[in-house]
Amino acid sequence: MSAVLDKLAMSPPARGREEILGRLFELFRETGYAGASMSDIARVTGLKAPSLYHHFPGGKAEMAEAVADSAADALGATVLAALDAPGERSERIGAMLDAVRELYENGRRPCVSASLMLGPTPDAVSRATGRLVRRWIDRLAGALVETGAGPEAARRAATDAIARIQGSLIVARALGDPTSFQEALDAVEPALSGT
Amino acid sequence: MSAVLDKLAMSPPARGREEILGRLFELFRETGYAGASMSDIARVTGLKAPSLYHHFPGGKAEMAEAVADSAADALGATVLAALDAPGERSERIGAMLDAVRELYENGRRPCVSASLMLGPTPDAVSRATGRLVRRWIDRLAGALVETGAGPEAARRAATDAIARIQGSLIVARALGDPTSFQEALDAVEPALSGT
DNA sequence: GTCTATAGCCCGATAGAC
DNA sequence: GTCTATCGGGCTATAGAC
Repeated sequence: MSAVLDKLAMSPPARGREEILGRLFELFRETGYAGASMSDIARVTGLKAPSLYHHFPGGKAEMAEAVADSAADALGATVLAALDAPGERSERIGAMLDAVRELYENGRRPCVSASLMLGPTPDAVSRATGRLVRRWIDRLAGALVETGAGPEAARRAATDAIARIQGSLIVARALGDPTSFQEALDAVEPALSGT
Repeated sequence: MSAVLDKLAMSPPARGREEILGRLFELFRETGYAGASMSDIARVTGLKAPSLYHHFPGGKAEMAEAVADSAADALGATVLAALDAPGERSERIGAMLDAVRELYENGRRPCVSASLMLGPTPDAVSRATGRLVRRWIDRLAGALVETGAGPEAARRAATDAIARIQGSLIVARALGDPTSFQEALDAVEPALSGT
């Protein structure tokens, strides 16, 4: 298992739903839904199965759903919030991309939504992931329109930027080298600024 | 399970390693490694577990490894072969992108390498996937250099194009709409032509 | 080269004590 | 809110007949 997860497994048990959720976030991020077993979950949280069912009566599916929702919250609080700051387009885009760099730790960590999307996943998780992506595209396109872009060009540019970010994370993981992520963000910045 | 896999499950049993491999390719593409159980594998191939162990003594791990290798073969025979055709850069890029469209069925089907990469996967599978991506980048960058690009710019452009393709597949899947894939290919074409 | 039958394990999940 | 103990079942894998 990954270094991040090993570290969690060594830590004292998680206290309270929020801390459990944070650890589940890291687990599903690395393994996806099918790849996370209940014993993995017990390992990273430091809790036994019955305690986990106390917090998430719906079991693994409810945990994944909660993680998908928390991913949407995290995106909103960081990446989307950066788009709302007042200022020029270039500042808002720059702030969003800084938040993206932090979210994915400069390309060294996968996207939890992408991990949860692959393979057989509970319907609620797929729907939450779709909503998250749609919201990101809409808010980014909205910021471009507010700063002078046409609606259709803005939608395309926003979708392309998010695809580049997600794709570069995959390439970075395949190559075992985060450079492609960093280069992708450097390429996305001027592309969004000049739409 | 997906329509593609249901259809395979209804078909007569697979005959010979090659046909089995083709069906495993489609299964792992949809479910990833951890998401595919032996009973899923038995279902789509029409064979019982002992027959599958006859062809793949190493079990599920060996099957996934064989699929990862066959993905590299398929990429070479279609996408990379298109890059080798004689002609102008624009023709070779266009031919590659047509092969990509076909490989991913215009954005309606996931990339088997990306599916196999996520989550806990046998080491040999991760390594095969890394080799495939590296080879794609190198061959695409090579074609750009042959037609006049500088080596470093070519490497960046090739990496970015592949990231856009992969990312747009993810976005397409999240949105349940292949449009983002089609638009990504339309954007990649001029980006590669003018490097 | 396919099958039936089965091994042994770990899966997700629960009862009930504290 | 955590645990020990345990359930039924599906998991990967194999023995051995045909």
